[in-house]
Amino acid sequence: MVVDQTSDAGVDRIFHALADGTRRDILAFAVGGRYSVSELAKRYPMSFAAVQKHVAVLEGAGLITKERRGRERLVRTDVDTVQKARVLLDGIEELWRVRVDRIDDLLATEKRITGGER
Amino acid sequence: MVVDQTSDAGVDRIFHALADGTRRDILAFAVGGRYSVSELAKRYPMSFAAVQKHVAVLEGAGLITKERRGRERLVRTDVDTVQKARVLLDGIEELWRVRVDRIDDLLATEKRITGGER
DNA sequence: CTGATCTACAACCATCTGGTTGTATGATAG
DNA sequence: CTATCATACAACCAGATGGTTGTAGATCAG
Repeated sequence: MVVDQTSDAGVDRIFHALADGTRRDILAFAVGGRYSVSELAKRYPMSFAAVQKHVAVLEGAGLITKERRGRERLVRTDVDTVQKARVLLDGIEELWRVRVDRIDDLLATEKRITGGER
Repeated sequence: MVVDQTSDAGVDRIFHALADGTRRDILAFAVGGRYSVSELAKRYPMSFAAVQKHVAVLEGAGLITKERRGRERLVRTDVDTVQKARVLLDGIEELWRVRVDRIDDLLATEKRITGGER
């Protein structure tokens, strides 16, 4: 499946996929290697089909890729997409730092105009 | 409202709140200062009540805080919670780096055992 | 070939989501 | 006091979500 992660809808899909504990666990687990859907399903107290759906959501968001090996589908975390989400959050934090710097500048300017304290 | 962002449910709430373009926009906008809900609502093509709900979701996730000023409620982004989400994604990327390093080690060991190429 | 395993997918269901409108309350302006 | 503004919240609705069971196709083991 080809996935667009750059559009707004793509970002929606990424964060929505991350908004579930089971999916975050699959993501963190499958970053350590390749696992079949069955192997993943054994780790959770729900049906195979439910895990399969979670995997589909992760794949739809581009957070994992599937590779065929015989009758199995090996799941692997796509760290690039995780990074994409992380960078978006970095951007917000950066906006905040810029704002704080700007406030510091204003305060400094104010000080100069009023003569400062020395 | 007091919010738990550390539990699994708390993390769910954070990422779910981030999985909507309007909410991400509010978050990025309100990192630049304090804005009343009405001021925020003017920026989006939907009812005041709809924006109010988005703000409530962000507040429930701990991504914003509200401060009372007269009849207004001033919304401000809580960068600490944004950072918390970012750190979680950092963790996954870190797992990946650890794994890659381990593979490199294995390959290096393999080389030594088989004699390597020099 | 036959049976077992892995995956895919449809149908169903309760609950949640994201929007709407309408009503109520509190604070400000005149 | 009255009217207006900012907010809160309930009720409602269509569609999505997260689980279930059941069925069917592909591949592997013997």
